[in-house]
Amino acid sequence: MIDFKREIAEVLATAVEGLTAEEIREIIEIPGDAKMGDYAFPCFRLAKTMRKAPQMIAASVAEAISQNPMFSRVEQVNAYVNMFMNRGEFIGHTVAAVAEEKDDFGRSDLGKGKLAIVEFSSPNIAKPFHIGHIRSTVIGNSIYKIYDFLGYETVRINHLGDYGTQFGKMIVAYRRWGNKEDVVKEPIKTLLSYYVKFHEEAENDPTLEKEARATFARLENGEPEEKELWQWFRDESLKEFMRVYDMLGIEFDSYAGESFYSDKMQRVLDELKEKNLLQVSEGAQIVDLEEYKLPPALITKSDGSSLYITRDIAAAIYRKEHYNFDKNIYVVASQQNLHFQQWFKIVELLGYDWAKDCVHVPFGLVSLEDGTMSTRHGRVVFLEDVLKGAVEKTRQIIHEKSIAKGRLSADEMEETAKMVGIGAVMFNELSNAKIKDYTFKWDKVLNFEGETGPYVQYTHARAATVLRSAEDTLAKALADPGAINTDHIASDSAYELAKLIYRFPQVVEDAGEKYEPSVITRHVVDVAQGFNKFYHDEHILVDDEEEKKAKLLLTYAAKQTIKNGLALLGISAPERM
RNA sequence: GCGCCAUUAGCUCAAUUGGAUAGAGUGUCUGACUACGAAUCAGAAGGUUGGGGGUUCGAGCCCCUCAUGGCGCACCA
Repeated sequence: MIDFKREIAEVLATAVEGLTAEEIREIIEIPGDAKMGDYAFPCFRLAKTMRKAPQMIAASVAEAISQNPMFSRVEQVNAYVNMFMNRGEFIGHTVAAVAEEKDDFGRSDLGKGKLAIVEFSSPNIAKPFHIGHIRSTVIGNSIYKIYDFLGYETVRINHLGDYGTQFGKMIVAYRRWGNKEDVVKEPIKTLLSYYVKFHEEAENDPTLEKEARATFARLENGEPEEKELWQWFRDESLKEFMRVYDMLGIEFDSYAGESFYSDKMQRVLDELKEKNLLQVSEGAQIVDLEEYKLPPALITKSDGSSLYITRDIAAAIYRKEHYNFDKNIYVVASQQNLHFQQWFKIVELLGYDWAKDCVHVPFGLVSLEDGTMSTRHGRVVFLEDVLKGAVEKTRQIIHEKSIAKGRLSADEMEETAKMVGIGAVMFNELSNAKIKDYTFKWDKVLNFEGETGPYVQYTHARAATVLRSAEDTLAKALADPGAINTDHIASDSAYELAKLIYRFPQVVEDAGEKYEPSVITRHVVDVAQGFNKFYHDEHILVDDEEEKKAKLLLTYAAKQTIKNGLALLGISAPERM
């Protein structure tokens, strides 16, 4: 793709004193109101160096570049130089780029030769996969896809919560009150009930806690009986998690959870000692971080056992040595902000320069209308139920609309209902800046109108239908995309759409830089809105073959951009719905 | 008590990283299916950007301060 901003900057550089083209490029902006121009150059900061009023500078710059063939019109308004592009070249170039790159439109080689690890989802074994887990899972998945698209080699890690005293408790509870069939039938719910019962009983029987710690110690020492039970719990839980991941279309490259690092922590302790970072305080070992305005980090408990900060450090060292990452991304709730700050600092103090490559990507809290989620109190919404509910609602709508109108056969319904229903939930999750807290509401998730996943998918399906009904003409247009007559797609609504499509690769880059999938979500909505407006303003399947070719190519480009955007969110784009 | 984050239209959120008259969706009201899909589109109404100071040509965005809400701050993860 041509970088039009850069081209404009180079033209401006000939008319401006004291700034390089690169600096000018940074200053050029896109006016909020398209009536003011396609690009604008504010001249305020030139006033000092050029020692003239900014309006005067703008006027002379506008005058100097007005004859350049790149522009159809150049205006000076106050201190701004407003530039209107010659639409033909811009539209033709954009549409041709999409036609050539197709599924790769927006892809870049920014991360070529680099490796990015994305750790996300990471549920706790034997606990329910609830609506709160959707955030790390869906956001992390999208960040992985974005980095992949930016050319990075990627590794997806599900850092399962599969270790700790809780498993001692679980084993004790299972031995006292459990039975095998129940666990096999409904692993999570059954195991959770044991866990809850353990806590109830432990209130009256303090020996239980002691027994649990001893049992966990046996597990840590690799006693076969405990190991076998633990492995079994883990396998059964994972089976259930996999069902949700399959529904979401999410995969991982590694399920190395906390247990995987249990034998890699001693080394961290040794290194901390070696660097004189450990201090004893109230019987526990800590790293004092006061110098860095952070509270002390607790490394080992007073009974000598380890804590998860040590596991995280061990995991990071392992990942550096095993994968040699250039970026190590953790998609973990904002509650853990301090935890990450502390251990990133400790890794730095250990002398590892790759500490700077570790990134915590935080996100806000999900609560329910009746308060914070609480598994123990039954205040929990299972993710699987939400996904199933969304699919069910989609089935109803498909009956009303698509089947009744003959768009879809009954056979196609199930697959489409999944695409749209689950897409709706994921899209909703990825719509807002991830740092925002939100309250889960069924009617919000099940709203399919306005800025929603189904709206975008609908737009995609609608464009697909148009293209399908003129396949021959489209094939000709795609065979030689440079040959279309852009005059037919130079109207305001067509041009606005082309501008949105053109911007897509930059949007992907921004999303990657900010670790913020919602940037893409919003842009995809913009493209859909732009296409719908174009669709309503103009008739695409006209008789004139040349005009039809041009309009189909723009439709194709819009559809492809929506598809690529949705793909980066982990959402599929149906041809019909 | 200390630290981090949030606060923008009735509601849910944007705002190209300091730029022009702060924009969408939703809800309310109004209009458009005999041209390619009404899960759509067009229009109306809706704002002292939590309050107060400051920085400058210019602040929703930066600084100070206060308020409200959320999260965190030593043996859970």
